Amino acid sequence: MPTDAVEDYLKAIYRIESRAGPPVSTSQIAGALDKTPATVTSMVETLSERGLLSREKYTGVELTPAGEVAALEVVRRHRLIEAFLAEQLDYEPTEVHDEADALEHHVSEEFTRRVERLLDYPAADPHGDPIPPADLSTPEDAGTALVAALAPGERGTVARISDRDPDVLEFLVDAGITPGTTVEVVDVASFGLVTVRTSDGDEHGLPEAVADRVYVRRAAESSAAGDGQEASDA
Amino acid sequence: MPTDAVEDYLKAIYRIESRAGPPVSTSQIAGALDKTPATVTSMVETLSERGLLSREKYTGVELTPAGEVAALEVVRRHRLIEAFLAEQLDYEPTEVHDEADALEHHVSEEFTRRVERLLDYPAADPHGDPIPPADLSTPEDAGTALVAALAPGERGTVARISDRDPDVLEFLVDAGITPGTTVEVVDVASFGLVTVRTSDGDEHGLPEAVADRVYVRRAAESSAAGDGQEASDA
DNA sequence: CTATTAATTTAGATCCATCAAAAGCAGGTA
DNA sequence: TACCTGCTTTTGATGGATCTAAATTAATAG
Repeated sequence: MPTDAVEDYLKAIYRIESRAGPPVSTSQIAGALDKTPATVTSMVETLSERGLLSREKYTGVELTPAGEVAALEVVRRHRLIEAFLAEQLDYEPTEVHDEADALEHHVSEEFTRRVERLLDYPAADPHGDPIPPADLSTPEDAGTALVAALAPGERGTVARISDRDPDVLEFLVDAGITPGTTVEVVDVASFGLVTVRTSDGDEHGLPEAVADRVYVRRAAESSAAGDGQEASDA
Repeated sequence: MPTDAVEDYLKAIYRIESRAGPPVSTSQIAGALDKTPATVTSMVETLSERGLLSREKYTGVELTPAGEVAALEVVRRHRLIEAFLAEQLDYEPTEVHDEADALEHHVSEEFTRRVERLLDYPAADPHGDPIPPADLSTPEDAGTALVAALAPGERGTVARISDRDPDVLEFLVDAGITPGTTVEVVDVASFGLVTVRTSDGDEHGLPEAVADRVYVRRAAESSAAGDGQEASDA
């Protein structure tokens, strides 16, 4: 019933909410979907009339429970398709995103379930993002942004990589930084450059735009001098 | 670049042309796509402006070479997806059509090629319809409508079954009439009922609407009393 | 040759998603 | 307080696909 556009908006809002939290502004959505702010305003208006968003003018929107369910369905289809493309059709992780974006709106529930079974109920897509199960429970688990989670000297495991920008992805894959990799933050420069050491001892300088897309779980460690502070969210 | 609707029209016109030949009338298209005649008129107008159809008002349309290429691309994707659904995801042949109709507009050329390779370059979809190869050569081969091809007493091999109506398909599958099956026409009643005998000796009465969807190739035989007349088309 | 009929086309309208340009609001600064 | 400045919203318009109702054309039966 929802159109492709509606699903795209819900998915984008979901993403932004789970990174930056509500309220989600018109310009954030416009940026994510490459639409003009005017277009976004009119769309969020209809979405909130349909009960998928709660909206406060000039402030922003937030998914309602119904909206979140709808968004999770799209996210589930998207990630399952990505996993399918990588595992069955030998796509590179950097190539799956666009194809999944196109297909996610047109696969049936039946198809989704069959793919899920074929892949034996995978937990995550090729970027490490968790795949919501059919009942749409366990909204997420995620991991925390690299710089927020790890102080210099601390180590962690890469949980996932944001899949928005193919170039960033490729950069990281080339650097050997993929889900499951252990990384140690060596230094965070004032101008945003994050230097990390991978398990094989190589050091890589990650520009801010790249580092922001790496999500990690802290290694439960002992020796380092980090404080116990972790980013938390409701 | 072509929209979903454009592809649907081209595919429908292609189908009708390859069964009944041009010109294809407004009402034939309207019937096939479940649209009003007025809608079809305006669409074929834009399609012929784009050089995909040649059109004569009040008479009908015919695919141009460019239109036929575009139509074959859609048909290729459709049938490949059907084959994929049946072979990889264990769909029943009766279930693949609708899913393929939705997906066919949104898979990339890359995806299509990868699926084709995964299935090892299949020649036909689950209904027996030939899959055009990537170069879009060999337009078709098909087979001939049951009653046109076989006089009572003659035998032939089922080449394919039209995949438009799931109920009809199911009926035929239940009767054991699927691509590859040998059938003998026992009788054609004046009111349209066609009685056939399958290889295992069972006889089935096929209503006209069902028989029209079975396409066969005549067995090169000797004993029977049939005349040498075959349906021919350019 | 005319009148009826069936199909086709035209005319006019709607809905959805989108945009550009203009107007409005809100928060910070002097 | 009064004023910028940067978002956001409003306004008005467009293109694509569709429909209903009315007008037109082609084919056929007298």
